[in-house]
Amino acid sequence: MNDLTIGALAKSAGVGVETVRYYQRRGLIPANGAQKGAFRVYGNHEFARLRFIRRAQTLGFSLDEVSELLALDEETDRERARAFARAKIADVESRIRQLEEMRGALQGLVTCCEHTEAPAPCPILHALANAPEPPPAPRGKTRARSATKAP
Amino acid sequence: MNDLTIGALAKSAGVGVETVRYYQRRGLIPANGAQKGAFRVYGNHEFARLRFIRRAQTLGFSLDEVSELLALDEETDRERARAFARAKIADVESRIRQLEEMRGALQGLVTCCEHTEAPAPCPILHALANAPEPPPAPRGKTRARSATKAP
DNA sequence: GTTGACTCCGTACTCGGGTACGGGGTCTAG
DNA sequence: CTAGACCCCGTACCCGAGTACGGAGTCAAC
Repeated sequence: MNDLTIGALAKSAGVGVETVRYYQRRGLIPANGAQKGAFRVYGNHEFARLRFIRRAQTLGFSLDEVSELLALDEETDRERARAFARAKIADVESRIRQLEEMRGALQGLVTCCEHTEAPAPCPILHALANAPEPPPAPRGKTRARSATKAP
Repeated sequence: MNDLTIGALAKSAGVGVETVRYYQRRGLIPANGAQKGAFRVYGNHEFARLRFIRRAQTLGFSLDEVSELLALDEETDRERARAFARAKIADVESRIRQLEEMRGALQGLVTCCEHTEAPAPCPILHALANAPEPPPAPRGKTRARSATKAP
């Protein structure tokens, strides 16, 4: 598992070469390292980092967060690691709740539509057209929306 | 609610002027329409569309999907509207399941970390470092990832 | 000693949903 | 009549996580 070229490293970790290079640019993988001839070589350390990054991603961490996790020390930063994980759980749960609201609303519309007889207009489209109130913050990560400019 | 300028329309719908213009560029709102002097004026029709769009967004539809929904007819396209809604429910549910997996894994790590005594290395960081296997499709919307190029 | 596969590096593009900016025109109140 | 607010239009930029491309260099095998 030593002296891999970037291509071999990428392959063994199941990512693309460009992805490895991208992680280097972001400082997630040290970009210096040993050279063999004109090409860089990679070993266990880099392979482990790559796995770390990908595992953390599947847990929902962004690459910025992964940087912070990578900077933690297994021995001395347990509290911080736990705090990170708890914060991420809260984040994930709030996204779940959002999606559950959507599902509930959609389900309601579909059920309603199934119970309505033919000569009425489609309740789904009707509900969309005659919405009650578009509540304050509809899109994305709760970013402020200025109706007109408020300096 | 008639003869609004773009700014008044945007404000009354709770969006930014640039957003309205963006929807016009995407064809979600007809860009022609009446002029009053040099400025376009908007009325109930445009206001209703704006509400439709925003309500559909909160239900999880993308703007491309909103276009399709807008093209449906309340009288004759009930089947199609229902199919759209059902597909979106399935989509939302699969995203929920993904997030629930994340939550479960994170919860497991935190619980484990809380039950481990001090002089051991942090189980969370340890688990990330010594991951079992990064399973096939980790990121985003299941996009194919080519380890090396496969033409 | 040449072919073909690979690496290095920089830059630019992708997607989605907007936001920001800038120059010029217009409308309205004082 | 002029100031200030607003509109029009085009273009460029933002985020996040990569992907794509192109030219030049290099390495290993035949």
